[in-house]
Amino acid sequence: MNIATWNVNSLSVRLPQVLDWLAANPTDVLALQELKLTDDKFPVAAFKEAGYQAHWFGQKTYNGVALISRTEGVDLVKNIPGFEDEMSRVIAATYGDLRVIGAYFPNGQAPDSDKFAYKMRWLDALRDWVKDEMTRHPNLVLMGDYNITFDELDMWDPVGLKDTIHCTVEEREKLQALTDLGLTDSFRLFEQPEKSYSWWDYREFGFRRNRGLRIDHILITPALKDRATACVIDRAPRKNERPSDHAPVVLTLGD
DNA sequence: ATGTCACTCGCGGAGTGA
Repeated sequence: MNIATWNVNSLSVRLPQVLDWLAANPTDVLALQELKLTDDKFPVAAFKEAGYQAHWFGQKTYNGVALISRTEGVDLVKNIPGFEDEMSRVIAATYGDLRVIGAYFPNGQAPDSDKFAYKMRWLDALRDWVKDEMTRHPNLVLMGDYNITFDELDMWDPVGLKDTIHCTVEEREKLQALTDLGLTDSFRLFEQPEKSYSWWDYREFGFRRNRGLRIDHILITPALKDRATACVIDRAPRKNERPSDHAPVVLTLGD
């Protein structure tokens, strides 16, 4: 089965691309981030017509997340329980014995900003909740736009971008707190092309020059690690006429 | 190059966020 995550940077704009991509890449569960639309504007009919179910958690202008799936999910959770948040960033559901959490992590703006402090608090709350979820769900996927790189391999310019947003020690410590729960970065389980990134700035011909970051991740529990057979970043949609700045990341699981 | 894109408010284009 295929599990995927994609920050679409406005689902209204990118819906045709998402439907095209699903038609070409049959996917069991696709997590979307940055819907940038309210719940009443979610294109549920278009997904239904394409043979997909959906759960969504929208917000005006900013954020917004969804899970698109072949079968309907149960035990739906929106945002991090117990963590007060005005922003729609997390959606979780269970498909068979698979627990899926889709998340749009805070950007953080700059290391000395209020938004960075919020990012740190949010990451602490996420860790505590995911730890709890893992006690109930041995087969768990935590995927989305993390807005954090793991290391220099995930950066097009490790020297110039050292300690900048998405690449600070503080953010990486919080990311490690997630992997310390026993979660694995599925992308690095497999041999990957050099300079693999999942996001490229729209400016400065970032994609064409492959000046990107790998900030979209699929983390998995040990039971799923045993089933993982591939994880790839699909750069094809980034070559579309009006692309998202992110590319989808796809994990393949065997039985 | 402060370089692009998507959104809001509200009807032109500045302001915000990424």
